[in-house]
Amino acid sequence: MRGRIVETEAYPPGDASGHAFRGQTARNRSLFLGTGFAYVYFIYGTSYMLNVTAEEPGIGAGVLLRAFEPLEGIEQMERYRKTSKLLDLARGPGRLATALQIDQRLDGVDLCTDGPLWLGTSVGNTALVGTSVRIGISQEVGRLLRFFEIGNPFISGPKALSRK
DNA sequence: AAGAAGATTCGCT
DNA sequence: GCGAATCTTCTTA
Repeated sequence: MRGRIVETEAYPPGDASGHAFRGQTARNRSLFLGTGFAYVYFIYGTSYMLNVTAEEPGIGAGVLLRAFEPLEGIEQMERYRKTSKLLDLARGPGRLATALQIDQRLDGVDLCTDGPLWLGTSVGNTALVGTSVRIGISQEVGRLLRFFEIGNPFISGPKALSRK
């Protein structure tokens, strides 16, 4: 399966809304591995979330992947998601993880080498990138750390947050 | 040991 | 738009 990442949120060092804020624990240890690893966790009893770690080893920080534009393996994603609506396959962080069948087994995987999950290079023409506040958090609410491709239909969240 | 909150989704109105 | 589902982790006693 393959696709384009079209929406992300940053959780930088020292951010009170980030899982690394209170230091390393059994759950968030992958966040401290260094740049380019997967941090996968389970939340709300229903959803897995995928982050890409984003700092040097020992510093906890990551980027949440919130939406994905499916390009290849769409039939497989439809099976995992139990829907055939293309726009709903990976629109939202929990859906993205479900579509790619991502769970705790992929926690800590190196995304920059060959393996079950990896990051490729940019595909196609990238439109302008907009910013907004992050979705679903209650700390550091005002920071403009959500990023999305303007106009892309595969983006999650309220429409008002995806205009610019 | 118990309780609350959480980087959400789905179904129903 | 609203509330339930569902479970892990951290906080507080």
